[in-house]
Amino acid sequence: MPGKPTIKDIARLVGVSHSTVSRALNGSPLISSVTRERIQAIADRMDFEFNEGARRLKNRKTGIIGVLYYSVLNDFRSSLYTNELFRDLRHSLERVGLDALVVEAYNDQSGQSNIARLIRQNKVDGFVIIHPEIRREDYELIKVHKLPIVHIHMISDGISRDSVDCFFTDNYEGGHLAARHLIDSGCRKIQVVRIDENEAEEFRQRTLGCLSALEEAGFIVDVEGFFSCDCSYKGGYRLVKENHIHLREYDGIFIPADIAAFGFLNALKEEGIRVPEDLKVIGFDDSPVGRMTLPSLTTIHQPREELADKASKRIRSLLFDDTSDEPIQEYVKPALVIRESS
Amino acid sequence: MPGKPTIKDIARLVGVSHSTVSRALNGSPLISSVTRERIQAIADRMDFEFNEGARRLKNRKTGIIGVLYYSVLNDFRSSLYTNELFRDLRHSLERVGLDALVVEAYNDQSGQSNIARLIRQNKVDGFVIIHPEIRREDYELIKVHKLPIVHIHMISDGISRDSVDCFFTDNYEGGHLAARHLIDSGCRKIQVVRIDENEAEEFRQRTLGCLSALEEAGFIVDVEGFFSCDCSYKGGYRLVKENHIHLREYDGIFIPADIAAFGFLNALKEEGIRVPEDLKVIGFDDSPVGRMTLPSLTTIHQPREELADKASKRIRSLLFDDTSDEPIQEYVKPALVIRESS
DNA sequence: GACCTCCATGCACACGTTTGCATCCTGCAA
DNA sequence: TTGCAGGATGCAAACGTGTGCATGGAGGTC
Repeated sequence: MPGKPTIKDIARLVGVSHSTVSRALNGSPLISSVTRERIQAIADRMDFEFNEGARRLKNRKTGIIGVLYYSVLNDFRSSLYTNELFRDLRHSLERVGLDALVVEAYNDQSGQSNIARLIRQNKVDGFVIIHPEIRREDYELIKVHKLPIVHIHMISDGISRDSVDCFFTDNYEGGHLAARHLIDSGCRKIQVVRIDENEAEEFRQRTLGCLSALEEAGFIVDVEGFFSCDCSYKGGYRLVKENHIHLREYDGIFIPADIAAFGFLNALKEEGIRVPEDLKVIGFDDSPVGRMTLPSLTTIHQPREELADKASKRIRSLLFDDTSDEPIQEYVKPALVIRESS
Repeated sequence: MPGKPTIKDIARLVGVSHSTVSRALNGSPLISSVTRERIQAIADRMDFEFNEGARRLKNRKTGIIGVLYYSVLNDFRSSLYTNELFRDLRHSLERVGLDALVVEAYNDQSGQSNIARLIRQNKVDGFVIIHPEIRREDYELIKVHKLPIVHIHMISDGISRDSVDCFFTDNYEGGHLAARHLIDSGCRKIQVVRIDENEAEEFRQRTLGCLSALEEAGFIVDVEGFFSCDCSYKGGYRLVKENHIHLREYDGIFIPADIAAFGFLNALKEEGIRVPEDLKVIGFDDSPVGRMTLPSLTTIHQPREELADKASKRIRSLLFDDTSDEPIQEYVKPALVIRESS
């Protein structure tokens, strides 16, 4: 009565041994369906939950997932969105009984990767990789130790997508949505900004999706004339400062990263270009700060919660179920969020 | 050899029983100091760490601390700073082997507080309270179940500070610093904004500290003439829109909450009031977005890491050490951060 | 020397779970 | 009838730690 119910309590009530309860609740095929259902019913009624401590002890697991994630906020580069993504990931992991541990994939002072240390000390059961700056040797090390890996958001060059578990935003579709929205809002001269972040595939997909929508609508696209900037607040800011005369020729612009769009908006204000009257602006990511800018930012929502959810469930499954090890790849659909800037 | 070392491994090496190792490493007074040191030396050499799973199992603890925290970002009210604080708290808790669980202190649909549920289901070992919207009955419930509580950042009305464990920023000192800085920067007509957030004590202290510095410097302070706004982006924004003529009389202003200062800065830009040339602005909190505004915001840094650290260590100690239960109150010093707005 | 005290240490069990192995039962073939 | 197969379930040990109780030894007193 005092404290949480255990499998033994359930066993007593059902009239079976606690082994049977354990197997039933873990989906073992050894248990007959009628017994399983009786057990499940009682467990539900009592709000039964496994004692994670005991489970981890017995399974020799820590319940901790290392998350490789570029968390440095100092320069406000691309970290705005990944911060949010990490938050959602953390919540999803919690929901499946796991904890997240931030991993800085860099050498510490000793010159040794702390990924090696984490593995050596059995600190983590597996990894979720958000940002791609992981060194080849660390990656191999994880593989050698047979720890599961799930990728979200980006993927390192040189790793074949088909051979790993990964969940991504459909960036192409997102770019397409963005262009469609500008067209539907009446824009006739649309500009696309190219993000020069190591030629990252995700940004390229956004631009390509955008172009396809423009072409479908019969727009003539001057690919050579594209602006470009890096994925940062200052990148967007400078873009305006260096091109503001040229910018007045356009009535709509797609900036495939919110963080750059923020700098862009602020610079426009300083130049006296009105948004959305003179120029409609749409970003990409749906960073929460987008609600706070003036005007607030129309953008493409990345399905963070969904990505986080899928990744969490997948890694849980890789850890506990001995299913076939066929890797899974999945693209998740983004969504348009209309605010004041368009 | 394979896997992490356990207390039994250490026991074998030292030539004692694992009980002795357990006691030694937990600081039990039963162990002689010479034995303790031998054990400690070996433990250090092997990078020994306790198996948290086993520990939690044995101690009937979950290792999870419920954090009451107003996490809703929708309206961007005061949540900007508390979000950062929570992040730091999470990291500190991790460092002492604990996990944080966000607790929304509101009734869920059933009308029942989920604090009651968490306690009933033994989901948490204790609470850290960041924001003060906790209902009397929930508070009593925690007390009745003898779960430890540590307060940071704010405290509910009707709870006596002396009777609880709490760690706060020295808000008075912070306000003092802010005013000193404006004076030292050459301001001669300084305005102070009062934040009307339920007359919260923390804001009042900031204002008071500011006033004392002004008076010390021989300024004549027109308390009646103070502006006031609520603790939100829009609050600061409106403040300008409704008082911009009046504002031109001043050359320095202290806005005791960054979030309001952000709205304030944006509105100033629209009104053509230059910062810092016409008006120097200083905020309070050191929210990270302050680096991103134009101009970036001079502010008072709240010692979040330190508050988080102290709170984490304290709750750990309340959980595991059976020290005397004298509650601890501590005020931590803030620091001035100079950026472009002053 | 016998007795007692006090301090340091060991023994053994418990925490809740998983799992290899043993056991039991039912049904079917010989 | 016996034997056997196979499915369902129970038994018991193990994971690493904490702790009440027993034990052993050193030192002191009479």
